[in-house]
Amino acid sequence: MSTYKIDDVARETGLTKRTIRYYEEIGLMPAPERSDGGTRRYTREHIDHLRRVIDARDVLGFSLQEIQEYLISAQELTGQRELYRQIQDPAEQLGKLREMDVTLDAQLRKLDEKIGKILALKKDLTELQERVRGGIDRLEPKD
Amino acid sequence: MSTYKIDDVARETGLTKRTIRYYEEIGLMPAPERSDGGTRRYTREHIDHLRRVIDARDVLGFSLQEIQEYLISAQELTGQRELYRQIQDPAEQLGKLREMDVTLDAQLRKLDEKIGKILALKKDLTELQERVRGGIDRLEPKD
DNA sequence: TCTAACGTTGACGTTAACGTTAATATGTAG
DNA sequence: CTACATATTAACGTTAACGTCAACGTTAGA
Repeated sequence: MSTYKIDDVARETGLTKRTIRYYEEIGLMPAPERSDGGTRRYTREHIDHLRRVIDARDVLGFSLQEIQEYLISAQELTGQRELYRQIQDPAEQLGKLREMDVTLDAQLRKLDEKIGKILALKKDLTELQERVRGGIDRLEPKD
Repeated sequence: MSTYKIDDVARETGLTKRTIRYYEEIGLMPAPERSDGGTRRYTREHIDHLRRVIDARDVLGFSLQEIQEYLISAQELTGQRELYRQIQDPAEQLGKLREMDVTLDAQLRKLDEKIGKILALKKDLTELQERVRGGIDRLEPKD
């Protein structure tokens, strides 16, 4: 399994090395394995993970804390399915899943709200553009 | 023309008084008229203006500096409109309108890009939720 | 007219999200 | 094995976006 040094990750993600370590520090990224000397060895999954974080940060304008809530629910099912399987008590499993369901509902509602407001803004701009284009049509030399 | 005190504006917008003064300080809002004693007297336009700022901040996740740029281009548009009316030469009018059309195109593309990425994220979350709900179904006591 | 409620301007405090620097250890090309 | 680029932690610095407090002036109602 090939690994990446922090500088490789920085180049691929566009983040600085400081930011990458910071995201690990605040729990936004799983801590990678270390070499004998203590050097971080990242995998491709770390890079994919960071890509999602960057998207949520830039596109949605989420705070890192909000991103954390989103990632926690994503991790608990996909990445750490093993940990989930170690929960023996089915009742506990069920509780965990229901908790995730509620969290996801909230996140999805947030997204819908955002989309709705952006669409409203888009409608305003589109209407203005239509008026502008009407003006252009009226002024353009017709043949 | 009826005016509003800062506390009224705060209540209507949900911003704090400190934030309102701060937005004026950094040029995010036109400075309102003052009473003889120096008390700020806001108009409805100030409130409408703040609403847009809040939307851009919360919905689009823009930094205050980005909002400033956005507002400037919005102002340019209205400025272009006023300018447009004063133009006598139809050829010049046509040029102005085409300029506005280009500006609007750029803004609309930005919004589309955001919507696209939000929809991608929404798809991810929805799929995750489906898997979670599948797990719940499997664990739930069946009768 | 008096006074309580509200407004004003500094000015310093706070938190998130990193940047920067220093002192030191590690990885690697020759 | 040496040298040099790159890594590590620790700690203090910085910027945006406000919060909070003090000291003081203004407004509005009884």
